[in-house]
Amino acid sequence: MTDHTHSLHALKVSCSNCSLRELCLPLGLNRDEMAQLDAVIRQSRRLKRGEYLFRSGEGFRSLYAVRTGYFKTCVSSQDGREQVTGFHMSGELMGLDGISSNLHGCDAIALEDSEVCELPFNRMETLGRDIPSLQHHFFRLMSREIVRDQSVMLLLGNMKAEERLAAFLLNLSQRLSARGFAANDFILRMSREEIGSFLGLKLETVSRTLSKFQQQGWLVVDHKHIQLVKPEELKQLVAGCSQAQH
Amino acid sequence: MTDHTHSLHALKVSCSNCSLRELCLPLGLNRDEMAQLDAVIRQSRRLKRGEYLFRSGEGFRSLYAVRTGYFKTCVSSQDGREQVTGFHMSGELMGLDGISSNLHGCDAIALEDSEVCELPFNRMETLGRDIPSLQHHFFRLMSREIVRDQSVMLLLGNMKAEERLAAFLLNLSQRLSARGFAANDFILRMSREEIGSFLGLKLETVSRTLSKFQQQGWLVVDHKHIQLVKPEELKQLVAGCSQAQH
DNA sequence: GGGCTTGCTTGATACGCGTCAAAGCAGAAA
DNA sequence: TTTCTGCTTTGACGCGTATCAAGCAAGCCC
Repeated sequence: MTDHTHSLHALKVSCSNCSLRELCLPLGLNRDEMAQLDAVIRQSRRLKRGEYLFRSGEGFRSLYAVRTGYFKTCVSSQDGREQVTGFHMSGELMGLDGISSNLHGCDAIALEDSEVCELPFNRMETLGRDIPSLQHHFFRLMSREIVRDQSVMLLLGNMKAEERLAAFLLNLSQRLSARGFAANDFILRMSREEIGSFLGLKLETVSRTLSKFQQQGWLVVDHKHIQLVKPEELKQLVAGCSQAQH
Repeated sequence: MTDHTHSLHALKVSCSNCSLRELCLPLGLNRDEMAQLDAVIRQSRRLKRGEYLFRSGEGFRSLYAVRTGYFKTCVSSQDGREQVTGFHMSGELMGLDGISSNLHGCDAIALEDSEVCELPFNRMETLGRDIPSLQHHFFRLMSREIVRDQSVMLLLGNMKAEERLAAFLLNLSQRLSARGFAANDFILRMSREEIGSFLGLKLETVSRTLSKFQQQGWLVVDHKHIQLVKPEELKQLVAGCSQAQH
């Protein structure tokens, strides 16, 4: 491994499990383009658990891609209610909401010791003009975020507590398995309160619903350790209320 | 007026109130760039009330900008629950969620006789490489959509029925007044059920809450005609739960 | 170890909104 | 005009989740 630990190129090679695969692999860049990209990516930044990557209202300069670790993003109302807008694991991008106003629109907080790549947006934008596939990739990433937000709206607007939690667990399971981790045996990185905030529920409801799932034998809860015993049952629960496929 | 009624350029000149102002004005394009843009914009399309502009699952080719009229976009679950994800008036863009998968991710339906401009995405993307301010503008538009979605999440996740409806009415009021219409006297283009779907409420709750506001003398409801009598009271209601400004 | 903090679980109760039902009203069609 | 149809309003009631409160387990510092 070279000293280019901060480059996407190096990441692609060095870090097959926890890397920016989704961010860099589908591009199909040639060697020269890859070098250009490398030149723009800033050294990665490490954060301790609980540390803010950025705060709502701060000046926006860069997007951040999670290399390792786990983040939440959230918006706060004036009277202090907090809405978690997403949980982000390796390969996922944060900060897209800052482009519109040149100010970050949410807080990003590490849920465990983490590492991110900084992508200075201006330079990525410029680079996009020279590398069409890069430009297209950024449009796709932003669009994917919009699609994700729409499905969260469906969840918050239409689903009951059990459906929300089942959808949440299955989504987590699917993302973890896409990264090479076990799909049915994982550790929750966030508290019950943070799950509740994301799902529009109170922490007690999250706790009760997990207990209910456990009583039915669908999963085993041991604090933050979750084992999905009958994921099919959870899938059936969300089947009706999840977004229709066409 | 020329026969270029389909061009953004023409719109800019011809249609100061109901146009794509937000879409085209901030660009600061020169005459040549404007001509390039004109060449890409397709003839505008007219839709009758209730007609679909596109459907979830259809192939994605173009974005659509509302010239006149009014649209809703919505996603549906397999068992038929419908979540309205937004209402769109003149100058606003629809279809951004289709970029990620090359399939439209929601339905777009005209709520009254309407007219849209079709923007073929591939050609806009190509043009963006030659006109940096255009590229940047598209990034900003997509980011703005993400910011909007986040505030909807805050609404659906944290607010009570009264707060949701007040926030909805004030948002509508603000957007109308930005387009030169009266801020405190307007016609709702959508049904109670559609408002409810957007706000995560049932139509009866929407109706009851409107009645409650009327009883308190904050507004006058006459079917679809709304007059805000004391908008300050509504503002105070949402002040605490709206997103904090930094 | 003892005492503290923090996060989680569980129960009892309250309340907001959903559900069901009936009736009113306006616009479209005949 | 009359009838029909879709949308809205309003009331009564019930369910689901929030709220309040108590107790428990794990981790941490003294």
